[in-house]
Amino acid sequence: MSETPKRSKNQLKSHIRAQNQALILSTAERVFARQGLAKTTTQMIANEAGLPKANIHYYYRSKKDLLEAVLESILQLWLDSVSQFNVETGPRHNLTRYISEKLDQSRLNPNASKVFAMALIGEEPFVLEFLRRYFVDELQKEKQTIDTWVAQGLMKPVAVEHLFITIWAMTQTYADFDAQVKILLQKDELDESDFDEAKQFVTRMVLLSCGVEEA
Amino acid sequence: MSETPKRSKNQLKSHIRAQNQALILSTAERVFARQGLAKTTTQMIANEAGLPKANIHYYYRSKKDLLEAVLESILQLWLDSVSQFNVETGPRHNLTRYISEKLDQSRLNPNASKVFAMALIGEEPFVLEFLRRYFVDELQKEKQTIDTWVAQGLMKPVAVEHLFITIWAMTQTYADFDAQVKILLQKDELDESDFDEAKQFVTRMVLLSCGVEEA
DNA sequence: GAGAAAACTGACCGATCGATCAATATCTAC
DNA sequence: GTAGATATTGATCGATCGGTCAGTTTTCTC
Repeated sequence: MSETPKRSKNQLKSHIRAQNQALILSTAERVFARQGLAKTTTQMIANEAGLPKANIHYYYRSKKDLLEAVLESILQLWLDSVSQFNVETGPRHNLTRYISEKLDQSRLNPNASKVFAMALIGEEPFVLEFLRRYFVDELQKEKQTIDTWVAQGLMKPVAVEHLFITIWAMTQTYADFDAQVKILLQKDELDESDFDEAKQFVTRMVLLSCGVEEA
Repeated sequence: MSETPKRSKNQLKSHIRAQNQALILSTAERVFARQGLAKTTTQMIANEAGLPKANIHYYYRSKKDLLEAVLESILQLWLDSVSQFNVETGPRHNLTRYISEKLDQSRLNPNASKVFAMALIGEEPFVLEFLRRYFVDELQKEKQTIDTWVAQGLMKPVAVEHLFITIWAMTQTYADFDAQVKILLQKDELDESDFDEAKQFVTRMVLLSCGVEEA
């Protein structure tokens, strides 16, 4: 976040600030995901973080500021994950890895996915702006990579936008709508084996549609 | 709703009640979808329906009652749509029809999909109970139908639960997250041709994964 | 350890919203 | 037409919530 000037011990310029901001941010992400954006009160976040409400407002002026801070940390994480497509290792490896990684994210951090989903459905300007600013260009890079693979005969031509839209839909549905998935699979909780089945299923679907043979 | 006793003209027992409830219900669905559940105030619904707020509460005791009424009408519509699988016309026709129908629903009534999505993410007990009560059994019927097709050699065996989870995810993403889709497709509005491309893409994916040749 | 900066917090405020209610009006059955 | 049922609505209440602020405590700097 900030440069680290010469300093005794291991304290940043304002270690208290950094520490409390991090605590509030992670707590807020959890509560936002559980309660929804509008239903979440600053009091809930304060209680769960073990701080007085006024202290929350000391670090984040408004509830909207706090929400945007949470969203930014989520979106940055996701952007990093998309940008790891590597043209040299070919479509099978990259698509398999990406789907696996997205489903791991859904399993390990469903809250983040839900916060993003709710903000997107609600068309929060902050999220739309972030997508416009960063994801559109990123998708162009993946499009070029896939074009290269097609030219090399490694896969069939596909509608890249729809490919990513459907991959995101399929992988995130296991986080966003996990309540529905649990009901349909008749399970109280989804375990790693459920996500492994989902990985297999989604990966097979995607590879087939790209004309890539499975391993 | 109620039985129709012998009556002059074409009026039900309480035509005023039925009329106003219908007006409030359709207005509420629209506003809930636009504003989100918690952000929607009864005043907004009242304004948009052209009624005083107290009149809304005369027909629906609480905001929660109204939300549940809206959700029930949405879920009933969807349940009807799932239950049209017909074993006699084979997998290709049925899967193609179902995906087309789901994407038509996403295009023509994105609001309904969004209301459901938000309620599901928020794990509204009413929605979960409805899914448990009706959709689980319905899915069993589709499972049997598909088993029959597999036995007839019309398609490969698939994980039916994951098949429907992913079909729902892919088709509803074009309604729920249309804002994201618009940004990635660089369009101000999604038109029928965008949905036709989505239909083609999703249908091809699903049919390939089921081992069904395309038409 | 003194002075300044940063952090903390209880108490409070204004606005909003769901819900109620008493009144009045309208409709229906006979 | 009249009595009872049904429908309508302005006014208002109580609760909740985001946000503020003044006063205090803690931490940092020299």
